[in-house]
Amino acid sequence: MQNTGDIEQVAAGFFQVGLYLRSKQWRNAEKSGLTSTQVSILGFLKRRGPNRVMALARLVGITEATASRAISTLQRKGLVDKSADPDDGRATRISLKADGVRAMSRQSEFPETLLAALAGLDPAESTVLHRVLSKVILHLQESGAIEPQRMCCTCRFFQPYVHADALRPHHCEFVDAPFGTVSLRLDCGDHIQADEAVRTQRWRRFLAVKPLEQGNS
Amino acid sequence: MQNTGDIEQVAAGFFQVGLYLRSKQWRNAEKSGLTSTQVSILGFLKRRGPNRVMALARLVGITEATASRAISTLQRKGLVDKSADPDDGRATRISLKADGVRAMSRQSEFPETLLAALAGLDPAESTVLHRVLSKVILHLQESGAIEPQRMCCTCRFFQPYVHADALRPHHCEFVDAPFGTVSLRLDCGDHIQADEAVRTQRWRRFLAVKPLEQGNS
DNA sequence: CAAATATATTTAGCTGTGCTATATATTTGG
DNA sequence: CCAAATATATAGCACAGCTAAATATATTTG
Repeated sequence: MQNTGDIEQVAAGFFQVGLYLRSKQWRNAEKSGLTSTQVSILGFLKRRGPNRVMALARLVGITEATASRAISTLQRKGLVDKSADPDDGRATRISLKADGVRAMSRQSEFPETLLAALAGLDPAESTVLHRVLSKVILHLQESGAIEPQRMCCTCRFFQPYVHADALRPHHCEFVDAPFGTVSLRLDCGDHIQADEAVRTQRWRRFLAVKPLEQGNS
Repeated sequence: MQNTGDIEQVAAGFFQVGLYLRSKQWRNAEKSGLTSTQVSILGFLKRRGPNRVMALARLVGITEATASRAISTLQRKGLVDKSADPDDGRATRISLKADGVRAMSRQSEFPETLLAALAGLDPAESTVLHRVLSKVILHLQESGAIEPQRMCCTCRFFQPYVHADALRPHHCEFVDAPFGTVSLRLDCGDHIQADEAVRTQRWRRFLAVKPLEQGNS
């Protein structure tokens, strides 16, 4: 294994990228007049459809009070709509308005420089990076540090390493097709959470394959 | 190469980790009322020693005005000291006070949950992650998106892949010792920037070795 | 069924970030 | 020596983030 200093270096690396994401998003905000929190909320609405205030707060990792106010600001800007939740009179249903959709398509949720940097990666590196991010996010998730994401790793349709094809070793039962590690979804619209036991078993199978044993994609 | 959707997934992964890093929860849990900006400033002071307001602002990626105020807050809390810069009467020298050092050593600059997640990585994965983070950060740096960091990749003492030992292929001329990819520094105290030409040439040599060809560490 | 409790959202009050614009020193250059 | 550049600080604005408390609706319980 590696020593603590090495791990700190890696954490520092994540932190660097994090610093960038924070500042860049604020800079993007000048164009659209949106803050990073607002962009995050719009992003989740775009990917997940209408949602309650509470759900959005948990996804973004802020309190409901803060989310409530940010959403009110978005409403004032005409980007989202509030409507009564049909299932619960206490709840509010937040949905994207046309202007909100337009605001989100005008600019990527992620800064272009980061996308460019990632696009320049070697496919084999992307594969490992995907595995690593999956592992890290799953760990954060299971520690309760972040809200569960709709990732392949926890999906009932996910069958890791069932194909001989090194390019597409995994199988998605939802679309009934094989796919590669670089295509692992971290937020998939078709995700359905698997039982704990199934999750654990599949995750073990996923981890059992050493990163360097799998083929490049 | 991979398609845009896959890259977005990876970006989303970074974003998830970024959301977590930015969220105040981990700070509240293990800390004494410091904001992430304040922790970042203290972290740079700890790793780089006394610094000017302007330098800190650039490192953290905020304006000097914001840095100035954050530093004043830290001073009020008794964690840093302001003194006149001997070389420049306009400048202020910010240094850590004993309480500041204590505050930074009491807990890691990075949340433990992230460190734990990273510690659980396979050594081969760590190696690739190190390469990837180096590449991404270098890209962000050269695009002017973030301030140049003191990383091995741009250091005059760095000699990539000069040893046969798969565990320690690189050489640091400063300490005159071989070291492995997972030990690549992203912020090294002994860093001295190399000339552009030298940097480019070494970086090419570094990239020429495919990630999967290098040994585990 | 009414009362107690739990849940979803909002509001108020606070600290602090982050910005721009401006003020105040202090170099530095012509 | 004086104008331009530089380093910092301050003021004013919008907003994030928190906790605590208010409000309205659901759910549970006696």
